[in-house]
Amino acid sequence: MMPGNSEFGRRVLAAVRRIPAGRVATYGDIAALAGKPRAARAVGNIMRTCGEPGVPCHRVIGAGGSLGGYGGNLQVKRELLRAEGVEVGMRRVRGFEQVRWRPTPHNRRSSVR
DNA sequence: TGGTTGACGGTGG
DNA sequence: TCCACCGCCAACC
Repeated sequence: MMPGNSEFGRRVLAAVRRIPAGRVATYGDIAALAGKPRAARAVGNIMRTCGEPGVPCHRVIGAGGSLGGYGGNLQVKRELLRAEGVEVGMRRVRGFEQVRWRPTPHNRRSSVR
């Protein structure tokens, strides 16, 4: 049932958990963080079955800022994002590139490169 | 073991 | 800008 049992699955959930409020990430981004940049589709599948608290699956959207899906409750997903300060249009997130979450690198020789 | 499904992504028309 | 087709992957039957 829960795909989170797999290595890939748990990594995906972990990545999604790391997304801070007010920020969003694409399925592809999560997939990349999980180690498989081409597994965006698989990530969507995992999100679909995810039912775990602490996993802000509503912060995961499609590439280009498309809302993606939310188990038929897309409206809810939209409101949730707005509540966090994310401007969401009818079909796309406004300023997507600006609210897009950037994973924090572990070691950075300089804060700014 | 094999085929189908699906909260995707990118390209082309 | 929107829609259709193809390619990728993990879960399900």
